[in-house]
Amino acid sequence: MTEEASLKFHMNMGMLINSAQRAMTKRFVQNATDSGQDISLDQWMVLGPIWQLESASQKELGEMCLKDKTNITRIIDALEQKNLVVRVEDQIDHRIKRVVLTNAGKQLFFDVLPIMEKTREEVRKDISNKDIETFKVVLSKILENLTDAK
Amino acid sequence: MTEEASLKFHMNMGMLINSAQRAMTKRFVQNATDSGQDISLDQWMVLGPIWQLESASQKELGEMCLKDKTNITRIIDALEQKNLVVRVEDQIDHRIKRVVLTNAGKQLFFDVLPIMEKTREEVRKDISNKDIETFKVVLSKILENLTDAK
DNA sequence: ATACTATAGTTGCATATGCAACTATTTAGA
DNA sequence: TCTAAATAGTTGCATATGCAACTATAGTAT
Repeated sequence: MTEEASLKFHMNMGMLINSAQRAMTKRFVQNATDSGQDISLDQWMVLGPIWQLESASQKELGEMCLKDKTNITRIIDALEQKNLVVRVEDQIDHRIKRVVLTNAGKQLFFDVLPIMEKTREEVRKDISNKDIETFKVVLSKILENLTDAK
Repeated sequence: MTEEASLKFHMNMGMLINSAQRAMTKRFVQNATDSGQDISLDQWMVLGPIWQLESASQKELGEMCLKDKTNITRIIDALEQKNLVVRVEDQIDHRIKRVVLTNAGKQLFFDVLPIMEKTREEVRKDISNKDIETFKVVLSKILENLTDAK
């Protein structure tokens, strides 16, 4: 494969992933804004596990969301700023802060769930379940390939 | 599908795309740094078309890279800051600025090409060409689904 | 009991991103 | 010929991200 062909081929995959993610983020925000909700996709992706785990540490949230602890700190900062969550000091281990939904947070969670569902349907329209499955397998394999040790 | 199952399912796809992209970016920077090169994956993804087109406008680069013109401006700012490119005013249409590689930029381009190749091989290790093809088809379909009109 | 190591979370600095509004220039229409 | 609309690119403000270094606390070993 020539250099140019190699360049073109590689850019397609990396660029497609990059572009697809930005497009999904944009569509979610658009659907949320249309419904009067002010939340980004990444904030939503953290809010979900907070609802699900009910009293998660930031470390647990980082693991579940596959996000760096630094970024988890900042996204929780933003959710706290919007009065959707509060940080509660763990009674036993004072290093740990547990993140809990406020009433407004719970309300927004259920308000946004159908928006997430709508966005999901728009994303995967006319794509077979089989192809989605292969897609996720490839993504998981890529993640596996790039997880150290290197 | 229950709400919880729906939440879990959707997060997997969005989260996997998000994580895979960050992992790829990280690995590329790691490989570049190991070889003494100071360039990010997104800068590389713009540098490639600049080399390829030889005298592209910023608009053309945005189209080719599927990136917003705002972001193209900033990435070119960074490349300019590193003396890898220069902006040249178009002789005919003075709104247009054409982006050209400097000698250092050309040198870096060829220095980084094998790094990109190495990263590409690491990314797709043990993934069949058939699955890669399906993967790209799904990504393109997602992009198609999310391109307006909405 | 004390010192060292590890862990949870935070902050500064840097990169990437998009919306909206802006400036400068070109194009189109009256 | 002039005015309005469109286009190319830039900038402010906001969100997301990771590395490195930091603070505070817990765990381990002597």
